[in-house]
Amino acid sequence: MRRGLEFKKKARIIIVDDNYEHLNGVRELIEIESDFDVVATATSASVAISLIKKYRPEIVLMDINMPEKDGLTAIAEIEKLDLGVRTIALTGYDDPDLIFRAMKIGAKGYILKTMASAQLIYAIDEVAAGKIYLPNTLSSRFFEYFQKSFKEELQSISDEENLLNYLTQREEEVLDLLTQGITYKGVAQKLFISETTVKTHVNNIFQKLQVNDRTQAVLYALNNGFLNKRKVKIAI
Amino acid sequence: MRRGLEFKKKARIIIVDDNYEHLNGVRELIEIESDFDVVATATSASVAISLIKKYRPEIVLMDINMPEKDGLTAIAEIEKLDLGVRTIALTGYDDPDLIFRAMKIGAKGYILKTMASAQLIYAIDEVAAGKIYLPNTLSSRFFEYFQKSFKEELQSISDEENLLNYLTQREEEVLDLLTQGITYKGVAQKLFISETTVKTHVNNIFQKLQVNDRTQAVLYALNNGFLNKRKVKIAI
DNA sequence: GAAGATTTAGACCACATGGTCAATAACTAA
DNA sequence: TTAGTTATTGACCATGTGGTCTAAATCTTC
Repeated sequence: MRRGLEFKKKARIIIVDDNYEHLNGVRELIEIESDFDVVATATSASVAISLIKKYRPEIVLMDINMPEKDGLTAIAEIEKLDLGVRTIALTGYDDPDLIFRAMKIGAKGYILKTMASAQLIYAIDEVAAGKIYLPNTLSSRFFEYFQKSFKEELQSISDEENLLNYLTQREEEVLDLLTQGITYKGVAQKLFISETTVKTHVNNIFQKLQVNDRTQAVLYALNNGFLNKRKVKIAI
Repeated sequence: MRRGLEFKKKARIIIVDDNYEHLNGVRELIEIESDFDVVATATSASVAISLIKKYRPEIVLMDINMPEKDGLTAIAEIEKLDLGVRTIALTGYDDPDLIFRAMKIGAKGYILKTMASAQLIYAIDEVAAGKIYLPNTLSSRFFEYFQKSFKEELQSISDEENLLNYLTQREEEVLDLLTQGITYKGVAQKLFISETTVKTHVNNIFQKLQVNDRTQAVLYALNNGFLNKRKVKIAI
């Protein structure tokens, strides 16, 4: 255990949990089973934030399920401070949406309260060593959720129902400029054609996309992967 | 090993790799070290796809680094077929961008060629059992990349430089309706105020966002996290 | 209670936008 | 070669949009 940390100074930890009993349980566990240094504890997110500013710990163990200011928002705030503090989310639920949001806002680890104590120590070890750690079961859940959301996104885009596919090349060029907030006059200049021509194209675009004005056209384009079309093709 | 699969039928596998030697290496490995059934192999992505349609394997081992049609595009196509085929990416590089893109398009696992053979078998086991599997080292890389991209996205948004923050509540409501492509008249009806009032609000919005028309305003709103604001506040 | 911000509203004007009809040139594809 | 699609342009008109100025009612905040 504690691989590669033998010669480093002990990682300093702050524990945040509104459940006082559980807070002390975790504290004792860490003090007995590891040689990390619990420098402070808090039972609310707002107190935690000021303690973090004061003590500048390496690690924060943050309970996610708290009243008033919830743990996720707290993690987001801590990340925003940009103090290099690494936060591990601690919760009773393995809800993939929770896991996803936690990782999204910058949590460096996510541990269930029901997991073995060794797992917690190991997670802290890893995170203290600069890694991001998710237990296999949770990372599996995360990826399922991650892929599901992307799949839905792709499906909604690459449909044959996508009216954008009916646009001609020139119309796409015009729409592209519209999605940059350019006027008739501007488009005409950029494409070296008359303003009237642009209007014709724009009207045809409206017909094909079944909308009444540029704003709706731009929104349709954006919501149906107009920009992505190129990006996805090139980037995937 | 092979936990929980004792009574299921052997998973059928197709291996795809343009390197013939490596292909056979992997094949032998699987045939010797596991009891999976390698039903076919292919040295190109296009051949692989037709084989997959024919054999309907449970698992596909796909080399990512291939000429012509590359492995990632192939995985995307396989996913689009929606045959329930589960693909594991196989490559020499642990480039986080590659890992990210592979998982994004639906790969159920990602293994390095340099990894121990036991690791490969284990990965197939897990994926065959319906899980998504990434070795810890790779999942760590994935998450770093994942968080970095989100951090950049958030930073560009949550700036104090975000002109959206200067909008009053009412102006936000109006802008919200504009981002749905609604006209003056429509907004007036929705908010139970006169059209003139809407125009006043809209003009103020333009001033504050430093734009000249609704399209630009909508684009500014969308590019600077206007929709996210609520979602993030409420949903995170 | 006074100062300030916010929300409401009208009037007036210039111009951008959207709708429709017609017509030519060019480049496919049958 | 012919029919069809695409790209181009003009004219005309109704209306939506954006700019500016003024002003009252309401709500905060000190």
